[in-house]
Amino acid sequence: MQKQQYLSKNQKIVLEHVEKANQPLKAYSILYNVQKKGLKAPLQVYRALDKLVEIGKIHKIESRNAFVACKNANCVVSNATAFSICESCEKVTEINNSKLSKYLGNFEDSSGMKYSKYNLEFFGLCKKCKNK
Amino acid sequence: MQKQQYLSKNQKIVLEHVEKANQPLKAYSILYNVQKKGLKAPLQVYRALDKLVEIGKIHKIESRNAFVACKNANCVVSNATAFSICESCEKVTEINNSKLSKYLGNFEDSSGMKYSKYNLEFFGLCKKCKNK
DNA sequence: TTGTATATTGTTATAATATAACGTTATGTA
DNA sequence: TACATAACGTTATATTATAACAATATACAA
Repeated sequence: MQKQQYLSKNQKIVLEHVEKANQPLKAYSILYNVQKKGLKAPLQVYRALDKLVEIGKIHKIESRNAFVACKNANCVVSNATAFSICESCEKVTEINNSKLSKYLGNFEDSSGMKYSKYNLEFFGLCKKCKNK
Repeated sequence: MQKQQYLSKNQKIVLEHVEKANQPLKAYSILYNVQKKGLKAPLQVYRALDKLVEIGKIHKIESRNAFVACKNANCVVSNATAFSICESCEKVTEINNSKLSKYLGNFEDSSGMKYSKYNLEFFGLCKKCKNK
């Protein structure tokens, strides 16, 4: 069987919902909102999310247990993710900085371990919240 | 009231247990193992962990929902953490690389956001697992 | 040393997040 | 067609984490 080319029904439903949001969504909030479309159980959402994360269409914000759609045109860097998170309003933005990704993509430490993947989360106050 | 100088009873118990482990521990595994010392409920463990994370004695491995003791002598960089995680044996190591921490500590992107904290998790295969 | 504020504790209940296990249906391709 | 893999649907349950409340301990200023 070929590597999957098209998204399945549930995967499409979940992805469309997450893409419409402009903030990270929790799995159970997704579930609640796609129930009208036929997804009734947590597992249906989690399975779709798992696959979408695997192929890079969606990223998980680990510190928040939440999911955002990838904003990078073609999601080529799904194994190399960086986010900025405002600790006040919880706004999350995917960082797309070629210098940073180059630096981290080539990073090696003394352990002899070669890294195939990374996830970086920056925290602080966004412009708006800083000026309050 | 002064900034806390000494750890409380529960905080000491939890920290000592986490420090003895050479791998990240789950909260409920900690709970199970400190029950003989009087901590009976999850909240007692979570509260101690929260405080210990706050003061930098313990770090949370977000992608694993697990906790490790800080290995940096004086835990000065508790708001700037980096870990390597082997996806096969789950061994986790805290990365202590001044170039990396300098680079990330000074990182600014175009959003105008200044970061006060970051957490970075690298994934790959450790030396041992790579040679299998 | 007494009052006051804050931190920590103990406890029960419950919320939120995620997966196991089972059988079925769909899809790609040899 | 037959086979393998992926996705689906469903029920139950595991795992992770917090709410809410009352009590006790600690630091320090008046």
